[in-house]
Parts: sequence; C-alpha cells; structure tokens
Amino acid sequence: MAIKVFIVDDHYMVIEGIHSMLIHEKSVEWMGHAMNADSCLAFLQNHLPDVILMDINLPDRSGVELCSEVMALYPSIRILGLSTFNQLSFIEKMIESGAWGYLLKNATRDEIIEAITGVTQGEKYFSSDVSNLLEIKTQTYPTITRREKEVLGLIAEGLTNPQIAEKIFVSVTTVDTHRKNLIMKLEAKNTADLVRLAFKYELLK
Amino acid sequence: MAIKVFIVDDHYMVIEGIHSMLIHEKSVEWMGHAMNADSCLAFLQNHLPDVILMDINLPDRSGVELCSEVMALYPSIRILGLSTFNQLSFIEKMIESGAWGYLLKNATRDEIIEAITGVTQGEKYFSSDVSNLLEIKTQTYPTITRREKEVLGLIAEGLTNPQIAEKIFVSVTTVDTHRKNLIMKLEAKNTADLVRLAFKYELLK
DNA sequence: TGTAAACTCAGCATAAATGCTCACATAGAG
DNA sequence: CTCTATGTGAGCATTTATGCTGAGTTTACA
Repeated sequence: MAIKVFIVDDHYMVIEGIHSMLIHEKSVEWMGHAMNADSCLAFLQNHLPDVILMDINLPDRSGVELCSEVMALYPSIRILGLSTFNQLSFIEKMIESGAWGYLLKNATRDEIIEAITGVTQGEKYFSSDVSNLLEIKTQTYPTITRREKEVLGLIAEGLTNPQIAEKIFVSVTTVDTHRKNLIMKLEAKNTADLVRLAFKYELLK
Repeated sequence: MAIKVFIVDDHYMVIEGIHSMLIHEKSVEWMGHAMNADSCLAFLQNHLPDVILMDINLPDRSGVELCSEVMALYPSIRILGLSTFNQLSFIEKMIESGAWGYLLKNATRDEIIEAITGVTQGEKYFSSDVSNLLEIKTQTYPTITRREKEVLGLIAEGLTNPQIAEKIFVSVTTVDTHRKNLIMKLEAKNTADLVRLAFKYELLK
C-alpha cells in the first residue's frame, strides 16, 4: 500500500521540486500541499496522511509549533522536518516536538524516499550532514538560566551593569555576577565576545 | 525564439521545482543545471544561456562572487538572484555584482516567467516583497568601511583595543577611533550593543 | 527533607571603554 | 584641482568591565 505523503512549505519551488521527484514513485501517494500551518490543520480534519514533510519556517507559525499541534491531534503521523542548511538549530526543537527525522532541502530523490519509507517503519531518519552537526550541537550547547538569559538580553541592548541593576531591581554586583557567569559559561573573552557567541548559540535573535 | 535558461543551485528540490514549473513553457528552453560555481563556469565554456537563475549560497563560492565572474566573462547573460526570505542582505551585493533581478524561492510560476522574460528585454525584476524590503534596507543600512569592518570583526571576537592594535599594526588610539566611529554609525550605546546591531544589519555572521 | 542549582550580594585592584575635542596625510570622486 | 571620505594619531577625565575570592538565601526536585 502506497505511503500517503503531504507537504507543508511556503515555497512553491520546494513543493514542486519534491512533487516532481515523487510523482513517478509508485510507493508514494501524493496527497497535496499546504503553504501555511492553518491550511495544513484544516486539511488534516478530513485527511490522514502517513507522513508530513514540514518546513520549519512557515508564514503563520513556526514549524516547531505546528509539529507539536499535529502530534497532539494525530499521533500516528510521522513528521519529517525540512530546511536548508543554515537553520540547523531548529532540528533539536523539532525532534523534541515529535518529529521523526530531518531532511535537508538539497536531499536527493533517493534520500527523500529512504526517509519517507524509513519513518513509516518506525525508524528515525536524519540527513548525514545533519547527524554530524547534531553531535557538535549537543556537545557544545551551553545552558543558561532564566535570569541569565534576561540579563544577557539587556547586555546585548547596550545597558550597563548599573542600568540593568536599576531595571531588574537587584544590586549592581548581582548583575555583574550574572555577566561573569555568562562569560564563563559561553567561554567568552569579554562582553563583545559574549554577544557574538549568544547569537551563535541562538540565545539571542 | 525560446529563452535559454540555466540554473545554479545546490538544492535538488529547487532545481526540480523550477524545472517542473517551466517544462511546459514553450517560451523557455531548459538548458540544465549546475550545483556549484565551478561546474557552472565549466558549463558556460561551451554554452551560452540567456538567463541564469543563481542561488546566493553555493558550496564552493558565494553567489555574489560567481555573479561577478560570470558578468566579467559573459556580459550578455542576465542573472537573476535566487534566495529564501531571510537572506535579503545579499540582494544589494548581488545587484552591485551585475544581477538583473531577484526572485524569492516562494515565487509562483507566473512570477518566474515574468522575471525571465522581463530581464531578457532589459527590464530589472524584483519580487514585490523584495522591493519593499530594499527600501527599508537602503534607509537604515549603515555603511562601514573596509577597515571598520575588519576592526568590527576583531571586536566581536573579543579582542580589546590593545590586542587589535597589535594585530593590525596600528596604534591603540586608531583602533579606538574606529570603534567609536562604528558605535556612532550604527547608533549603538556601547560595544555590546554594537555587536548586536552588527548581527542585525548582517555585518557579522 | 536534604541537596544542588539558582539567585543574591560584597570588596578591591587593574584593565578597558567611553566621551570629548582635535589634527594630519592620502586617495578617490567630482 | 579641490573637496570628501578614509585612515591614521593624541590627551584626558570618567565610567565601566574584568578578575579574584567569598558567602548568604531561596527554589526546585529527587
């Protein structure tokens, strides 16, 4: 029985691309596409695909949110995340939200088919490039606390320790401690480096 | 006579997508694709397309560089930049390098055909979303000099004024002047804010 | 309920950044 | 050939950050 595949992506080119790669594949039944989260959920009210290929950047919601919602409503669906290279930070979040795998948009026809058939048989699938980078991520990703994140945001906005202290109603030394802990945790050389690394680790956007 | 179109993109899905959208178009002759800059240049040694659709992110070179090279060798070719939404900062550079227009990857079939036929008739083409953002960009985008950019990079790496001075063989006060000019140009409150804004304006990556 | 993590606060010496004003040489654009 | 932008350089007062050590309180969770 053919695997029913649906795609959610706001790029026509990607939809058309995957469609044209799968159209002659007998083991796959193309159910159609949605270009945003809402129309995806609307479609699912009347249809049940086996696999959804889901972009992580949608106009009305993030792929991570949509992924959670779909998994909550239709836990049998296997979701495959879909993105270009430079958005790898979302992979972890996507998987935490219930995705069964991840495809890069430069995947070949064979990789796509392998991913689709794999996840329907209960196997997780990751593009080889992705699995390498996932390891790097989990090794180096620093953990900061709520308060530290708050202070980090204010530092990046250009507030000084005294200004931050006044804003969040603590003493200057406390703010300074947070700053120092942030610099230590991210292994930054100083505040400028801290801000750069915060972007790198996507603690800031 | 059909317009000869070639595409350079490292994403199969995009290549397939555009191909499938243009395959039934009689006014377009599909010449094929390359997945990196080198094979694109190799192809051009024996073929002369009218239009090249060119991704801005290629594995071996940036689209901007490839754009310059192609324009230098084959000035008759019309190049259309190709990217997703979040890479708009490259548009200006691409145009400075000789591109005749810009397409977002969520463009429709009609938009693609309009762009291709437009540029062959000497018209510049920009996706409507892009032209809006170009205005915003040109209003707010700060201009920094080569030297300032160099210093900015070193600041973001966590080097202090004395360290930067030693590295680029100028006095500490000079480095300090550059730092102050950067803070002034980007309207930053201090160095931390400068680094944040540098990311915002995509002067850093 | 015990314990670790998170959050809070302090002092002190040194290094660095900020804010101000000013100056001079050179290369490029008009 | 002049004007502007760029890159270079300086002094000086003040604020801020960094590096070090130490410690009390609250919160979450095992």
